[in-house]
Amino acid sequence: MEDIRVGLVEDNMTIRTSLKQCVEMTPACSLAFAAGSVESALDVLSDFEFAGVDIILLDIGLPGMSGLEGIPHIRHKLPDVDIIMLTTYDDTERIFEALTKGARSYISKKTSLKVIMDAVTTVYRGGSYMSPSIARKLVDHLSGGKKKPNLKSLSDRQMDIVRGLANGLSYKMIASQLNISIDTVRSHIKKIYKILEVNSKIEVVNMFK
Amino acid sequence: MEDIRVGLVEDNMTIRTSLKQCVEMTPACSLAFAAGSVESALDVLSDFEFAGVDIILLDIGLPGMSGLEGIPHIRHKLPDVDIIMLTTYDDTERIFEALTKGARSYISKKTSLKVIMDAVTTVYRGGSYMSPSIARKLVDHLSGGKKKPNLKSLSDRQMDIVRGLANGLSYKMIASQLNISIDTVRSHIKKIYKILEVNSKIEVVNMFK
DNA sequence: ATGTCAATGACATGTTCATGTGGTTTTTAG
DNA sequence: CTAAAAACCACATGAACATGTCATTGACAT
Repeated sequence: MEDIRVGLVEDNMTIRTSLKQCVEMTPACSLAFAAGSVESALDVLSDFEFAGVDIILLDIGLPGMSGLEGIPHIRHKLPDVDIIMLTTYDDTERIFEALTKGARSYISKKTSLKVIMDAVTTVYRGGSYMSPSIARKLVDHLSGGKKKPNLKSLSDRQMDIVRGLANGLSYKMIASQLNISIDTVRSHIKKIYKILEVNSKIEVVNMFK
Repeated sequence: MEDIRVGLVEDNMTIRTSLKQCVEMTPACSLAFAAGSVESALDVLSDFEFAGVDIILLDIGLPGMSGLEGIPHIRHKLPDVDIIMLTTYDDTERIFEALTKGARSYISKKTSLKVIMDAVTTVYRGGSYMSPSIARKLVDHLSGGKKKPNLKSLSDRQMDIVRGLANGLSYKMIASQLNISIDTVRSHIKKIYKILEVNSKIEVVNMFK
């Protein structure tokens, strides 16, 4: 029988209590700790020999250090713990920040307790659960973020130049790489700048990265 | 009562038949079409006045044009259709390619028919469903892909400078933006170069983008 | 055939950058 | 309190870059 040790970091007592009860009522889970802030959670985790935590449900809106700020601290102390963000905020910025900082899942607080516990076991088994609306934001970001409209109007040769710039090469290096004169590189870049309406290498690179 | 019109593109007859039955047995759904390849699906979609499709379940391993290649074609004809990839492949490359090309969800074929149909309604309502293992790969990619080990050793002020560089600003512009002398900007950048072991603006920008 | 356009190249001028070697003043940590 | 770290500033030099104008070639379309 698996025993998933779950930690809670949530300042709202009402929610914390119901989560606590829910964890204790789930056969596969047991409560490792319940804290009201990242600071006190870190205390619990370091003070004495700790039994271990598999999953931490972490709120974002916490007094003191925010959940977002807390992620690296927790992961530093417990590199193997899986963090599930449990929050009312669903703006793309926060979602991405949490996930890039190492959270495994991001769940809306509106989600039913049952689904939250399902997410816990899912994450414990090496998966990840996303609320549909969160998942959609992720997906939209992927499909929307990859567009590079201006770039389409560059010729093949111009793209060669851009690739060189993107790799941090100097004009001279691009010239020798493409076996052309440095003045030709200049000519190309002048045209590229006009097409893309920019006036520095970095802006060009930014445009297609 | 909502009526979600579902299209199928799947060459394996066995799977296609069971999906077809499943769609027809779901009250909220009806079958818009069932094709064995992207090519024939596109035919169906363009030949005559078509009733409309809300969701397309799209296989990747198709004869002729692959599902991946098919995504842009389908979206070109039906910009508002939501595409759900339904596939046995779960490598990160394919997942990302599908999602960046505009697929809304990516589901393993091992998933039960019930969950697949749940995903259809979820997507129809503006969400996105990911198999836990797929979601995990996405998340891992985010947290793994965004690592910038060298950058951590930069001070706040140095980060201000880096942000300026990343936005394509010149030293002069950074200086006025931060209300410091251009020589101070130079000093900072010299240190940044040493810390990051690079020697051009572009390499710095590349490092944290 | 003729004109447009991409690719090539040269020359010139002023600007910005990379890099060095000095400093001073805050902040921060021991 | 003191030493180190971070932030601030100045001056100097050669390299790289941004930008302009002009010219040649070959491909492709009208």
